[in-house]
Amino acid sequence: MSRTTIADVARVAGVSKATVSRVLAGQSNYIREETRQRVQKAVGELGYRPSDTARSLKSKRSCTLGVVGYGLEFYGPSCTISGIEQEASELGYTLLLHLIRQPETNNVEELLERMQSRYVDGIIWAVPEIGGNHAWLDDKKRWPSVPIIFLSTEPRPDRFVAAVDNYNGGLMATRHLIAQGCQHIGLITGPLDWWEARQRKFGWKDALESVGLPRKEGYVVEGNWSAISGEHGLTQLLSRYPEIDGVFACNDRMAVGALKMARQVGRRVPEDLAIIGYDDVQDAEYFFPALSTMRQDMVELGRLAVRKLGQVIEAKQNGATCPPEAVILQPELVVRASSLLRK
Amino acid sequence: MSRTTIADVARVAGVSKATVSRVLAGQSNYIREETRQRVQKAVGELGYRPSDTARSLKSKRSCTLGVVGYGLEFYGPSCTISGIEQEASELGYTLLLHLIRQPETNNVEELLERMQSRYVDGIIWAVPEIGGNHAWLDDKKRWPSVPIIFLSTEPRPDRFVAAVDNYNGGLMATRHLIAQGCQHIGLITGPLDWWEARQRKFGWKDALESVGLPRKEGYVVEGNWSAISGEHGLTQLLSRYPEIDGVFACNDRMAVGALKMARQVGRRVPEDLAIIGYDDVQDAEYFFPALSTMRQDMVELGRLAVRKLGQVIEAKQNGATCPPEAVILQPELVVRASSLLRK
DNA sequence: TCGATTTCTGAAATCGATTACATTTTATAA
DNA sequence: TTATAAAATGTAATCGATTTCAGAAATCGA
Repeated sequence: MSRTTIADVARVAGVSKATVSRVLAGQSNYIREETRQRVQKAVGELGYRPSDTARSLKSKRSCTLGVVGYGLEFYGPSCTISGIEQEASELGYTLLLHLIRQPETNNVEELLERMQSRYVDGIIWAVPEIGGNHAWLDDKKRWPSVPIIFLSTEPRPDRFVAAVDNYNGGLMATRHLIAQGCQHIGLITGPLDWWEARQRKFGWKDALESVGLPRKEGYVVEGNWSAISGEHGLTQLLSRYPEIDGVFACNDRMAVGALKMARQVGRRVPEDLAIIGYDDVQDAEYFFPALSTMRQDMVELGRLAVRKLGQVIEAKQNGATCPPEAVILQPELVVRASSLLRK
Repeated sequence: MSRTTIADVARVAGVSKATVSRVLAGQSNYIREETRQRVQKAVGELGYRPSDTARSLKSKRSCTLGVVGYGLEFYGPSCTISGIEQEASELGYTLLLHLIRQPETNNVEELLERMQSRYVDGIIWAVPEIGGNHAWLDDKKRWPSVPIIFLSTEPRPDRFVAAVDNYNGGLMATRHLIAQGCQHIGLITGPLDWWEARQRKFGWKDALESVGLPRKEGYVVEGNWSAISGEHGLTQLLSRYPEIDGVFACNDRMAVGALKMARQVGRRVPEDLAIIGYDDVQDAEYFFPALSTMRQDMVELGRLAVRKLGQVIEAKQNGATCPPEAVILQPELVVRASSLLRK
């Protein structure tokens, strides 16, 4: 039993396919009220629903957004995808989802082609910028003709980007520790081939410099975002510089690792050692002590990206152009016990 | 500049569209080697890629799976989607993703129709079974003609289902507490209109009954999966029955809330009170004390579902039928400090 | 060398919509 | 009552592939 088609409806309503199509298109496209009703009735009786596929083929639009994502097992990316879906849904788009396992994708072309061969109206590239994995962005020849927006990547003049201000996040986190009276503030960064990690590190650096606090070489340890790397990171920091009294861990997982290690080596948090993370993962306040952190609204980031992309798509359909733009979201300091005020 | 089409390739190669199509279809479809090469060459030069949309229209296949999901902000569902995508990708499918905000969706038809109008080859319904939100399953008239598999729902004779054995999970968690010497074991359940929550509760109940431990009415508190509800849950349990020395919280978030509350009211965990959660969320071992829990491999669940669905699709294409089946995955006990052995 | 196969290729129909263009019907003005 | 413009509908081409059917070319056995 195959789907009912527009031809079936036309037959039942006693009109041509064109008329059915016009009725369904809405708009006051020169349709007599009486005819409209006959068609509607037939549509209802047959439970007709147009084939989106056929429609896409003809119109070269699909009301679909292609999403290329990474790291869905983690909190941030999940929220981003969720936000993307929410906004897309509200705007009438469906998502074509592709997740990549290796952030250093080299089959970019293949991916873009696949989505375009499905006539997606736009693409959201939600893969963190790591090493040179976004280099293709600078090769104009490789730009797809479909609108595309990049998430969590370094803003580029000619591209649409939506990102959180990681630099400012690092700045704020570190300033908070400073305000709490920390004198020797260590840093556990994410992998430094991540753009976001570097930004947070810059923030930390500038915060220290601006108030003239010490910043020795060994104050920085590079983690890999995992909790265990946070543990190791803290161990290293403390072994090199026992005077360290504050640590900015560049994500909550590493912060939590540091928390555990601090407990293990008998440093009281926050009395001896203030710790702040980054992300504000779910239930961050239930770690012990409750984790201070930088909240970034990844759901909103996803929504923003889709909203922007929607504008670009619409503009394009009207033959207009949107000027490329970077939408930047500010993170927010969340103070909890792990960094709270010593005198 | 529009895409290059099969007609372009045909022209350049000096053959008919049919021939191009045959070459691209692979198989040894009666193509002379010389012709094949001419076509391949043209394909290469033009950078031709067939339109998946046109292809779907004609063939009524799309190499796409529709996914209806829920709760992507949470760990379990995220992993499930990730697993689905992994396996789908390996099997050559792309995903059409739709997330629902209200698990009591009433626009089931609309959703199914939308996916079918895109000729998805199969559908994965990954929405938890809550209240009567799966009642439509029992109405044969509403079954879509496309293969569909349900995740985390109660197995039904005529449907494909993939789920974790929550009953056994509850049983194992509780037995573990018993083995640790707990005599009065309370339960913080998830919302009892969730099928999964009820299953875990049954497991708890049967575990207690099978060894003749007490199971008073007030040993059960209903939470809502959130950490704060775990806090409240524990408060209630202890106020009613101070003798409680073990608690099975039906997810990690509530367990973590209980952990915090226990600390707050001065009950030592695990010495005075053993606590076990459910899910094994990321970094569960970094709570304090490290959280014992039931691990369920949601990634694998997603993969399993896709694998099964793939079989069903293939069978259908060959005119065969797969017998409906429930794929059940076993959870695994993960013992950490929060429930460890007192003598 | 010729007819019978087998291999190879092309023409045209098809999938299910949209839309440009043509045509008919209705309304309006002269 | 016409001529004419506007409204309503239909015809047929189109989107970009696949596939049936039929015809052409190559192969083969006698």
